[in-house]
Amino acid sequence: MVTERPERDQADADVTRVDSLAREIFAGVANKWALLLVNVLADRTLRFTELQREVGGISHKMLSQTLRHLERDGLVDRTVHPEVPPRVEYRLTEAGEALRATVNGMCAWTRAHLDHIEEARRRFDATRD
Amino acid sequence: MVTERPERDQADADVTRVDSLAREIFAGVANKWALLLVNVLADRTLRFTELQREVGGISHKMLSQTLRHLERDGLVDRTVHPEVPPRVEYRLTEAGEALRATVNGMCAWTRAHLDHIEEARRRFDATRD
DNA sequence: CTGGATCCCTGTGGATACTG
DNA sequence: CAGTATCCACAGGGATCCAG
Repeated sequence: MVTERPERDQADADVTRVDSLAREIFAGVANKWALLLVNVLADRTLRFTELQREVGGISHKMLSQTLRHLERDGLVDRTVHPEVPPRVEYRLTEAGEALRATVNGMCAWTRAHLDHIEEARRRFDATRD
Repeated sequence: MVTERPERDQADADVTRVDSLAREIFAGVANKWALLLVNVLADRTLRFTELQREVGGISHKMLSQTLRHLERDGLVDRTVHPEVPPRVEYRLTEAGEALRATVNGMCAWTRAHLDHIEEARRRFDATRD
């Protein structure tokens, strides 16, 4: 784990900076559905309906919307098979897989701190009655 | 439990699963402002106003709201100095720093793929006259 | 300076129906 | 099956004012 303290490099600022392209892309990717989709697509190919089932709780609309966004940014490849009934398959691109690595980190983090967070919430809420 | 795909490790499913605590926490953390705040607090202590300046574009309300959320989940420590005028300092806890590591990954990813994404968007938009 | 409370508007996102 | 389109409710989030 990276605990050492580099003088804050310019790189961070680039992403944090308002109105920059980096900031816009970061914001676009830093949302629940996008991250869950990327996570669920871990090096496998899934169809529209399968995705909806895998990512529980996502609406039809949000799925198609988020997928188009990911596709536009080149994180997801969309392959249409000219059949009847139609079959469309989604899979992560190189860039998508790279992002998934860090998303995986967030999932691991969530799991690892579940108890800690639950406890923290209890303490916090206790001091507010 | 629940996953009809044994080959995918259970760990991922835990976070993806709807209605689970993990999912709720993941969703809470997977948002623009929370991640930007965690990122900007990289092992240093900042005050309310400083935070607002560092994270450009965040409103007063969202800052205080997100900070309270992070504090409740035990990701941020809030220290009030009994002075006049009041001084309140925020810094990441252990858990917060751990999360920041992965957020850092997302920032790095964003920077690394800026050109790739810009290009992908151009191509995508081109096919949508 | 810190931050709560309010007003208010826009965008997000759900449900449903309709095409290919 | 794979979407797109429409309607609509509600919450996210900005601006402002107030208080400790």
